Amino acid sequence: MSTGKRTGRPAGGDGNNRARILEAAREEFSTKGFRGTTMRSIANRAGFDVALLSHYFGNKNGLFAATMELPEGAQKMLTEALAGPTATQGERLTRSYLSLWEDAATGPQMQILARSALSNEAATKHMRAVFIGAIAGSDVTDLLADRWTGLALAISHLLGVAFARHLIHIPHLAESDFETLVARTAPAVQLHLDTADD
Amino acid sequence: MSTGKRTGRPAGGDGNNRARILEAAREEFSTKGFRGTTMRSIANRAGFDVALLSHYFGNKNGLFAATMELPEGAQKMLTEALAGPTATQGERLTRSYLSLWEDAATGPQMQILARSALSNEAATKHMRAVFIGAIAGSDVTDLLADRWTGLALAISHLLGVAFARHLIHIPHLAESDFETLVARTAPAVQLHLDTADD
DNA sequence: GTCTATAAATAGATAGAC
DNA sequence: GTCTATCTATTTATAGAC
Repeated sequence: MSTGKRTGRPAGGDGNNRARILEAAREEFSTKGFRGTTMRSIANRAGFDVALLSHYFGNKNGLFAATMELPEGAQKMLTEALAGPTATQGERLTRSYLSLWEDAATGPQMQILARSALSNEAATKHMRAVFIGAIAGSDVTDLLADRWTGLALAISHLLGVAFARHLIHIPHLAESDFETLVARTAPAVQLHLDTADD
Repeated sequence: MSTGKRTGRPAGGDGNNRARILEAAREEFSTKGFRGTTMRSIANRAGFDVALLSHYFGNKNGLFAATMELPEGAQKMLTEALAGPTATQGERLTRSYLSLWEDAATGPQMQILARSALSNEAATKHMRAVFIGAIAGSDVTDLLADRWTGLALAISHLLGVAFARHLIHIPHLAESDFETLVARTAPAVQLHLDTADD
């Protein structure tokens, strides 16, 4: 026996157990924050033993860092939104930013970032980077030379809307459909992007 | 002995030890969130023993609830800001809301609310209440009959700006002085308040 | 690769002395 | 009113069996 071909699910790591743990971790972190989630609750949700998490990610911090990583292109998406015609910058930035929160693939990470940025020093730094750094380091720098404050205000607005919709669940924002949300938010964002510093 | 008049600081609670504990608790909660702060760290900061906190506030939740309470008139201030002439509603709302964060007396509570609203169910409810309820229940209801979405967006914006300035410390917003911040933010807020639903 | 067992630290809460 | 001492529960992390 045991020389025959193996059947069913591979015994050992079939390669995506790691991914399953990550997914479970994201769900926990995104709803309860860093301190609020325990290794056990993650392991439980993923259907593995606690010890396995340490085995894969070293410790809680390592696992947390892994969950915070945004998919390739998420940041790029924001910078590209700014690259087009200035008249519709606001609408494009609004749409791309808010869709990061809407999308099932990136939404949890945004929530993790948001929730833990407020109770975890490392996450705060990371958020600041995603927030501004992604754009500051790009080739739209010229385009925004005298509009940094406006850009900061624009993104602050989008952050606030995302918080209100996805985290605090403010009545009129939580239920509205995505397109009307974009339509209502974009003009204010555009206004900020149109305003030069001092 | 011991019949003479007592001197120096009264042995027992001189009445404001409770207040000192509350203040220490606010500082801890406002920087580390609910789960992130320990009874011990609060006691330490206040210069008392841990056991005293339970003695005064029952348990951690009781202490937390006590720290969340906003001073009288804080909510009233927001509703009053909306009551005046519509043309300058945006500026008044912006100024009063952001000053809640700026003020040394109310700032910590706002930070507590914000930080813990994202990792504590009770705090989320409380924040939703402060956020909307305070206004919804007031006598400006008529004034805003068809502008609830706009109001929600306006406050979301202010929330985002406050987060960016006080919590995440985004460059151009964290350092700017209060008046310019108000001047730059208010137009977008006004825009939202001017927009009727559908 | 996965789990059992357990170490070691830290938390919230209480009883009781002064 | 305040502190000492301690209980109990929970958590992260690791060592090692299978």
